[in-house]
Amino acid sequence: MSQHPANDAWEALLSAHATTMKRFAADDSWTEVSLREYDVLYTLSKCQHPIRLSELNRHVLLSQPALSRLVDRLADRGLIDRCPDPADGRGILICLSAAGRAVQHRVGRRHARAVARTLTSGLTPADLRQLEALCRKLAAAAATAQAHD
Amino acid sequence: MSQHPANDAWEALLSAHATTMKRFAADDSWTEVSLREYDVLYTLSKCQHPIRLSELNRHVLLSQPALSRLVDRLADRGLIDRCPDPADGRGILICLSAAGRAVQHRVGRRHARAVARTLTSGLTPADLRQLEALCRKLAAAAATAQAHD
DNA sequence: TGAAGATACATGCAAACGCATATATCTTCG
DNA sequence: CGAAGATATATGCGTTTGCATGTATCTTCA
Repeated sequence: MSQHPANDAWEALLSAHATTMKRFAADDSWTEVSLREYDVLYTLSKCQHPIRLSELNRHVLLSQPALSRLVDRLADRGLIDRCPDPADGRGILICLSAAGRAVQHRVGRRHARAVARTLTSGLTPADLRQLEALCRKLAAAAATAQAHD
Repeated sequence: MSQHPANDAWEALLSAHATTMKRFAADDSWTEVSLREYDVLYTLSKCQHPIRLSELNRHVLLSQPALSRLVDRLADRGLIDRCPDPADGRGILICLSAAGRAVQHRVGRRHARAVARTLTSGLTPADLRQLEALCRKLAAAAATAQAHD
């Protein structure tokens, strides 16, 4: 059933993603925040400075309106801070609040252990480094590629 | 900012997945069926025999009730056939209908080109083979790993 | 055999999503 | 400067999702 190598690779990546996500979704780390909310908190935790909603949206697999409302809810719960961008009246800047940072750390520590457990159970350190490098290449390619047709 | 190699690898995979999915979601191949519906049709297209809902659910990142209803809709639209499993009165067996197979082929051909275009734009054939192998290993590991805590 | 628990799928319901579009602000160019 | 178009975010609305749970069937074991 082999197709183009690219399609085989993509299918394998999708399968790895789905299977692994299912495992993570199944463990009981998501009482404080859902996995999708955590994704946002984690993305913000890597930013030194507040970022724009549209920039955040580039990292999260959600439509712009869905992310806008997810950010609403996180702000209502006091986990993130939102303020208008002084440099652009249309934009808003988002960053973790102290409470949000605490939640991210707490949930993140637990989740990171689950990730390490699952990935190291079948892949060697060399495998992991290769996988990381290849995925980075793919992400860069997909971010760059031009639309067609 | 380097963490455990496993966590770096997982983050890279998530990023590659999100970026690439966004690109695919943006192209105009999803008028007949949504990307998620296509995922189900594609999974079924790889099966020689009808499969159980629960088995299908292992390959799709959806809750059991959500998949149950998605299958409902696809059956209502005549794209899949559903019948009780003679070997287990609780189960149902699912397979593509002729119409569903036609749609899968039509949409799949178009989508496969987009996949090939995006993945080959930044990865060599050797990269793609390696990525496939590593993702297969990861999927196998994640499917096997034991829950903890 | 038959009662107790496990498994497979379906359904009620509130929450969250995507699409289309509204609103506000910025940019461009005559 | 000011109108026309572009960009950033928010909102209305119908659809889809997940969680909790219901119903039916299977399995186990006394």
